[in-house]
Amino acid sequence: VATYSILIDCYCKLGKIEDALNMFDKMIENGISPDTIIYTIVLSGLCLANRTYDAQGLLDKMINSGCLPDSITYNAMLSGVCKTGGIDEVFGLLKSFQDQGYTLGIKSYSCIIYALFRVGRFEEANSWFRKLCEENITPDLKVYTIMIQGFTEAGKIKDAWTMVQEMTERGVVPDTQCYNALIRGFCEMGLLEDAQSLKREMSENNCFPDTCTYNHLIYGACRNGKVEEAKQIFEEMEKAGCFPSVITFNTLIDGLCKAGEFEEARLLFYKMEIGTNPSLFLHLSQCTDRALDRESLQNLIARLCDSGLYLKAYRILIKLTDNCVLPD
RNA sequence: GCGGGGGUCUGGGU
Repeated sequence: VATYSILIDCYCKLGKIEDALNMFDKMIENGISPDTIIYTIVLSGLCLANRTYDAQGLLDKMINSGCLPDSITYNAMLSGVCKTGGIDEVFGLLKSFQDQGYTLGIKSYSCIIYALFRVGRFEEANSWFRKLCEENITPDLKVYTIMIQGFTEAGKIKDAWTMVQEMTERGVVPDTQCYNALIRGFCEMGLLEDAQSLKREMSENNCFPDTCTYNHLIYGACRNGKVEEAKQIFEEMEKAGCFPSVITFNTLIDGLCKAGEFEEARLLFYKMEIGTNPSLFLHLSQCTDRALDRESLQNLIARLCDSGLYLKAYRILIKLTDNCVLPD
């Protein structure tokens, strides 16, 4: 079962839920009976694929077959519904779980608070947060991040800051993701300066801006009519050795188009194509007489290695990655 | 000792 669990979990996380389900069926056909863990894996896979209804069906099936869900199973189900479902559904589910003996832990609270913020009920989110504290559960970095993000999205910058302060007073150290949530909020409100200074602050605290950080900043600049700034951030990002993702390109291309800079957008589009195609990149950068296709590039590398020129082969690969071109 | 649960990013006639 453990082996199947690893594989099925892998399929689920790659978004290949159908393959996961097939393998699950096959496993049962082979006479291996599923345990709580593997049920939980498939259940959370279904939730990830936005199939919470099927996930609930699986939960029922699991119980009917005499396999008892544990707190992790319940949490997985709860989180699925919290992310996509309506709030009534969340509380309905919660009630039925509690009737089955489920008690709330830090992760359950996180999910519920997340769900409340999602539908804009931040007052209630806040009171659930206080409830958590009263239960002598120590709030951790993730709940704080949810609170901070929730408040900033609701435009409640002050409340968000109160959370930041409370968090630091308690000795909880923010990570990149936590900063990102705040930066996002600032960007959405047009507080680009504050967002930038947060970015600087995070570097001082050993948290390094990642692709997502830059995406937020670029998005913020674009949405506030500062496309030039967005372009600068993009360049800075590359200099910092941070790989632009598809999202980065889309964000900036969209911003450029909306600002009427169609030519720039086109250039960026080419750059994006080059970035996903190592051979094309080499062709352009080395002015080789012929464009290598993927295969001949691979052959080239292989030949160099065969003849002991590892260093040279390695250099080519490094050159690619240095220029944000990821070899396949 | 091995497998499962909570937080951050773009666009698409709404």
